Amino acid sequence: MCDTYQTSDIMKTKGDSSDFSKFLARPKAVSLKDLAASLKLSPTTVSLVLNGAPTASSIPSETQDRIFEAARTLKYRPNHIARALRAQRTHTIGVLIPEISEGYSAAVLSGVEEKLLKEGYFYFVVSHWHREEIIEHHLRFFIERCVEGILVVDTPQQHQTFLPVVSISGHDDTKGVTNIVLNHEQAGLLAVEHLVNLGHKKIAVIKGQTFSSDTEIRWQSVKSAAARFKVPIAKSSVSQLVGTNPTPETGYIATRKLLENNAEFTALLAFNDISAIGAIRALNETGLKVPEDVSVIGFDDVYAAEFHNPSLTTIRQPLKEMGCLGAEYLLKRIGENDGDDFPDDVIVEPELVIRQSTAEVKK
Amino acid sequence: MCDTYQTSDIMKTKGDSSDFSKFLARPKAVSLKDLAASLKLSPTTVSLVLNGAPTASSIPSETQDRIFEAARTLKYRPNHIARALRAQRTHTIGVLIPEISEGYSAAVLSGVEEKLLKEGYFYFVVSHWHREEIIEHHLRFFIERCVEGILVVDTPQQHQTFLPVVSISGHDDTKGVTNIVLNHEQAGLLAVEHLVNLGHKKIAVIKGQTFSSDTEIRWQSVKSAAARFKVPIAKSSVSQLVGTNPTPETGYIATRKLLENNAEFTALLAFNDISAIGAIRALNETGLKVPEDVSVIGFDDVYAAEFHNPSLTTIRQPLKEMGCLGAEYLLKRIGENDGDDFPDDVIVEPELVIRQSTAEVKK
DNA sequence: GCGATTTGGTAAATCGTTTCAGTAAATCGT
DNA sequence: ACGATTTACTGAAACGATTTACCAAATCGC
Repeated sequence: MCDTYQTSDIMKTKGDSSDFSKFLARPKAVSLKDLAASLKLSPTTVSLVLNGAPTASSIPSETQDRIFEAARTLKYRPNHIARALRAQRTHTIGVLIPEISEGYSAAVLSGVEEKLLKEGYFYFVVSHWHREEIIEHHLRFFIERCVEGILVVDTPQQHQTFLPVVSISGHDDTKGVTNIVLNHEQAGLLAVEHLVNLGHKKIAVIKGQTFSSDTEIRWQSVKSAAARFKVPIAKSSVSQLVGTNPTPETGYIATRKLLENNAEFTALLAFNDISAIGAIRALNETGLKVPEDVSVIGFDDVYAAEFHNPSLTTIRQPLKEMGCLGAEYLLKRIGENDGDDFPDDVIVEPELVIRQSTAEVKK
Repeated sequence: MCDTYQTSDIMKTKGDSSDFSKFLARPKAVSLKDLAASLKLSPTTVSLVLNGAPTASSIPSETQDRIFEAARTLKYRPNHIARALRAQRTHTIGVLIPEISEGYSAAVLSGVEEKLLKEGYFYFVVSHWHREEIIEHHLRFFIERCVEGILVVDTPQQHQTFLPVVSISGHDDTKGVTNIVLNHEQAGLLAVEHLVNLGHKKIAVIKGQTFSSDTEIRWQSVKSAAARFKVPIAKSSVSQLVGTNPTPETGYIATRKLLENNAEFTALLAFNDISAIGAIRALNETGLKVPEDVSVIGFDDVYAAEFHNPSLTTIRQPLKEMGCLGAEYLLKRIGENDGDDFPDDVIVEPELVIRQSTAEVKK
């Protein structure tokens, strides 16, 4: 893909690029040693003062001021690499996600970013497209780069590492891993209850891809909620997303399968908003209107949900907050190196957001 | 936002957490020195062999095998931090984007990621929400972290650094910065021509936010294309996105303003797909159907465009490829430290994607 | 006035790698 | 058989910070 673009390069080389410019190339940053030399002090003193070390209390404030002043005018910035090597702390974490190109990951990431930057951490993101060997590869690179912890999003995590790991929407019981998870039982209940309240008795379901870590638990919760409300879900009314395509197309295909099998349903519970959008497309194409003929309910409440036409009724996951929480718990783990008294699970609550894609069943 | 989630923590502490566990905490990784010691060789030799240095040719293959074997069984992984410090190469770049939570950035990022990982680079992403002081702050951190280059996306870039910079959708003439840009003239032409071909003569336009770097050039190209096709755009038919909200809401608001001003138009050219979606919502709410009453054309061709209802006719930007290209040119610049014979502009071509949101004008 | 403490610093080790400059033994050319 | 190479390595100096251990001079307590 990267190699197939069509472009027209316009090679205007700079007019003013005299040979002089090469002398300016890559000016070296000023180091602690430089700074110390310019002050006629030792690097030790300067370091102590700049870092506000307790020892620095014996340095007269006059000298301290000189040091700060010089640091400012020379634009001294401590080299993070050197510092990390010495202190064995990189202030960096690794984030492993399925792919970047979707509302779900983006929302989680924005939460992660907010929290991490606030705490002075940076992060590497890599996506694995649900391929096991890529996950392994990336994890090795994370370790090589000395990340202090790993955050995995919607990713099976059976790899034991010595690093703190927090998993968002993961359901593996790997010990030592904190899971940030939705209260799925409640989510299933909210969804099914809403449809039942609207009079629906024949509910179809689109399950997630087999590789998605929420698939199984969400399906179970929907099944048990349906049983509880006495609207059992017919086997023929269950479809499943297939493939890694992050667009609504997978939902479109799954819904077409339902229709081709003549599944009878008045409501459709999709695995997520993206697939719900694809489902609506498929329904419309066969002449079924949403919500008049079929109610569709999504999951996640990504940005697209609110402004879709019709706007999606959905079970909201607080994705950004889950990202925040993930980052928060990871940093906690990193902070305390002794304890393993960390929660295995941190549970966040879903919320039913009623919009236009669901309506009362037709009599 | 990060502080306002409602959660219920379940603190199941591990049953098997004996005091023993603290002895396992954070096992140290095996270093080159460890590896060398276990082989009874010097670190020098081991390093030379593992890195395939030319000097290593004098080391007998038997020894080399021993080294590789030991490295494998001890799971030796070179410490990237130490290596970076010594070699003064971090194989890391910094990416500066407005925000992560949108189709545009995500698509660009996925291209960037693909290219960079392929070349053994990692990257830091940070978002600046169009705030100048945040940009400055992040740039300083990038320098501290010794990134080898900076990629800015849809971000004004007037800051001189000694680092290689490539700008995606940037239009500042900062010298030394390579811009990856769309052929906007062509884009404007494609959009207006399409509408004109459908018989539209009254075209409304939603301009981008003032801070978005494509806003001005896109508006100019549309205006000149409209002039060329003799369908001048009335001043009252021009609206503008306001605020940093990355959802369709800004487009919704901009369109409502048009409607409230009683602007007369049969076609609407939105700044991007996201705002086009908001525009459709606003039009529908006042009883105008898309495309029967008003044709709407978007820009970008983000994932959401194809599956929206109606699906969006749009001017496609090859976003992922732009990300790839940006990464590619940045790596080129990083690779050659002497040259400034790099292009100022790399131009990619837009493409008209006709879907359902545009139609022939009603007679 | 003399030992103890405080003041104002510095030298050197360290983090884990790479790499320049050797070096001692074996081999080669003639 | 003797200098020149080649073979098989190693020592030590970087990279740019932090940190421990020290030191000399000044001041304090009594």
